[in-house]
This record gives sequence, structure tokens and C-alpha cells, in this order.
Amino acid sequence: MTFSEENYLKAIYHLTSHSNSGVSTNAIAEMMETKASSVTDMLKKLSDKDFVNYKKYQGVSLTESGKLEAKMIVRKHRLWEVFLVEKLDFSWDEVHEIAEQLEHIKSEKLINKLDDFLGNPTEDPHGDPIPDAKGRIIAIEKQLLSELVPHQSGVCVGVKDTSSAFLKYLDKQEIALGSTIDFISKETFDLSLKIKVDGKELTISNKIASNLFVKLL
Amino acid sequence: MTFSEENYLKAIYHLTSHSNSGVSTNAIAEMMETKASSVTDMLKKLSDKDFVNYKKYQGVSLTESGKLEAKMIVRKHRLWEVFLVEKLDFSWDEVHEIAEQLEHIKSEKLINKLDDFLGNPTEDPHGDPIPDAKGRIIAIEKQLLSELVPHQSGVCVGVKDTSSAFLKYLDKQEIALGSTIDFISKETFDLSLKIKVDGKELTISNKIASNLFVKLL
DNA sequence: TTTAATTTTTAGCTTTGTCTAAAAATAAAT
DNA sequence: ATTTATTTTTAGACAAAGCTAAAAATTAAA
Repeated sequence: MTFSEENYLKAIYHLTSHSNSGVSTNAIAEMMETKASSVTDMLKKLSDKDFVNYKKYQGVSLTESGKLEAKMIVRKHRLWEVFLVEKLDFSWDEVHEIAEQLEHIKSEKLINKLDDFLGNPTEDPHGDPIPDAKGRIIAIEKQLLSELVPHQSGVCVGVKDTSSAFLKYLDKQEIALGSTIDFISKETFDLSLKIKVDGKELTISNKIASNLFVKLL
Repeated sequence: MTFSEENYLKAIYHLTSHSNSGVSTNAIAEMMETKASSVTDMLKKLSDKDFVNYKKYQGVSLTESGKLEAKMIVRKHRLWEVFLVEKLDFSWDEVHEIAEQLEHIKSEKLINKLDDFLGNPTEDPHGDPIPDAKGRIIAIEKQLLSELVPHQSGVCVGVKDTSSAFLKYLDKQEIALGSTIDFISKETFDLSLKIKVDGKELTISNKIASNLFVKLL
């Protein structure tokens, strides 16, 4: 399995995980920052290897085998992110790029030993679940902060947007995984939210709120 | 810099490190398990990028810039090997292949943080020196066990052959880095050596002795 | 010092993954 | 229900890195 094939599988996995139907050639091209024609070529190859169900013009979905492969790549990516943050003291906005490289290292023994070394974590530094060695995922119950109604409270358990810009914003506002968030009120004009983060009052835009996952208290 | 370019630089580095003259196309081809024609192609590319001094039919050597690149790859390889053995509990015969992949991960920050995390080791699990961030190498004084004369003693500080077969043999004989080795006598017929390893008497072939580095006591 | 053997390079082909441009299929709109 | 727009696929080209086979240069041998 080449790096490129792995990246396609991962992209298809992420595009289909939240909407269990097929995904379009264009959607993959956009996510991979490549051209639709390149995607078509790769889909043929992945289809030959039975990693995807592909019929011309009909979109594509992962086979069981493709899904497992994709999960193993995600597993590696997220475990390496934990390593970088927990052991090497990287901040959560720096780890994605490096993990993009590390996720392609091939050694099952390595990844399972790394998993043990890290204490078998179930979430990565952004709150995303880490598949186990068999591809099982324990999904935590969580919702977007923007979906709450005033006077509800929760603990910050994840971010939807993992861009460096967003994560650095959160650092500046001292919002981190584990922070307690009390939803005080919503401004009807711009949908901005008044919240308390670990007791400290703060106003955030709706865009911020719709990228923060919380677990209700 | 591609993986392939990095692998060529590394090969040329290893081939020239112990004999500071140029190296032949064929020697590189043999080390890389590829064809001479492929080597020629790559040498042109590396020469264009000023990593090697190359003139047709005249052999090749590394430029300063090429040597530094090569050392950084060796640095990464050996630091990852330390990580695998010290932190993930791999044995010294398992780490080479995985480090061959990890050495190509691109992030200076990563490798320097890893270096610190490991306590800035100066040797890898096989006793080979680890270049520092600037490419400096502290060479330990060592010689092959086969070069000693009877009644000399030393501490095992490295192996020349790092093949899995050899390392597993050493494990079986309980010879490890740090073992004290007393050279008792040499058999004139087959040049085999009678030695004591941490006090325990043992006979080893000359082939074994000429792949073990010791530091004289 | 020619001839023979070896080494190295060139020329041309293959595969992988990408691209552009054009054709075909599907979806949307009048 | 056509026409128009969009999406997707095909066809053909390109760069990277490898290969084989043949040519050129170097080295060794007679």
C-alpha cells in the first residue's frame, strides 16, 4: 500500500464517516487538493484492490477491508499525535503535519507498542477517538456548544476544526479539553454566546461555538 | 528531498566515512541493491543539487552540504533506534527496519525534541555514535575484539555487523553492550578465541570477534 | 601496446501518480 | 423535453525512479 493510496482511503473514510452514503469524485478531489481526473484513476486502483465499491459516475464507498485499513491509518495518526503532545511536549496545534507523515510508518508491532507506551489512550489531543488494534471505536457522547440552550453546562471534550488558527485562538482564550463551560446567554443579533470558562466570563462567536464539542454535565 | 535521494546520500556517507576517498557507482549500486544505471541517474540529480562531487567515470564524494544532510539522516535513524529500544522495549535486532522508515520523517523540531526526551544519547543500541543537531560526532575509542592480543580486556561497546542473525547470536551468548570481555587465548588452527564474558568462559569464532567492538580497560 | 574484461554511462522503456484538455454522462433549468 | 450546466471519465503527456540493453570509457592482461 502506497502513501498515496493510504491518503485516499483516509480521505474517503473521513468524508463518509458522518454520512454513511457514497462520496463524490469531486468531494475527494477537494479534500485531497488534487484534480478529479487523478481521483478517478486512484478509485480504479483502489477498486481493483477491493478497498472501495466503485461504479463509474456513481460515487464511491469503502469496503469492509478498506474501512479497516482507513481506521488503522487514523489509529496511527492519532496515537502519534498523543505521543507528540504527551511525551515530546508539542502543542496541539503543531502535531497534525508531523502525524501526517508518521501515520504511514508500517509496523503493526510498533503501533501496538506505542499504544501501550502511551497507556492505551482513547482520544487524541483534539478529542477525536482512537480506534483500537481491531478497529473498534468508542464514541464519546458529545455535542457542539452551538447546539446547547442557555443555562446548560458541559465539559469541553473536543474540537471540530483542528486548524492551527483555531487551536491557537482557544489557547489564547484559555479554553482547553477539560475546561468547564457554562452557557449563559445567546445574543439574538449575531448569535454570539456569553459563556463562562472555568468560571471566567467570555463572549465567543457562533463560529467558535459550532467548532467546540462539549459533554453535558 | 525525496526518500530515494536521502537513501543515496546515506549510502554514500556510509561508504566513504571509513575511507575518505571517492566511491564507485558499482559500490553504491551494490549497497542500495539497485542497478548501476539507476545510480548514475541519481548521481546526476544529486550533483545538480550540489550534494555530491561527481565527474563521469570518476567516482563520487559528498560535498559539505551533502555530508551534513547525510549526518542528519543518520542522526534521525539512530535516535529513533534508541527510542524503540529504550522506550518501546524493542530488542536491538528489530529496530533497523523501522528506523529505516522513521529516518525520513521531516521535522527538525521533532528530532530535537526526541533527542531531549531520550536524554541526548551519544550512541545508538548498536554502539554507533549519534551526530548532534549540528552534525558533530563524538567518536568513542574502540577496536575490534579480533585485533586484541591475549590477556587484554575490554568492555563491549559496539557491533560492526548489525544483522538480526548476528545480534540474536549475541543475545544467546549473553554478550551485550557493557559486557566485560577478557581475552584468554587464541586457537592457531582456526583463529577462534577463548574469552570470558562477565566472568563466564566461552569460545567464539574469529568471524564473531571481528564484528565486536571493545573499549580497552 | 594492443586486446580483452570490467565499469560506467546513455538510450529507451515501464510504472506510479499527477496534470490538462476533451469527451461522455448526469443533473439542473428553462 | 430539450437545452444548459455540472460532474465525471477518458486520452494523452509529464516527472520520478527504476529497469534492460547497448555504447563508451577505463582498467587489466597478454
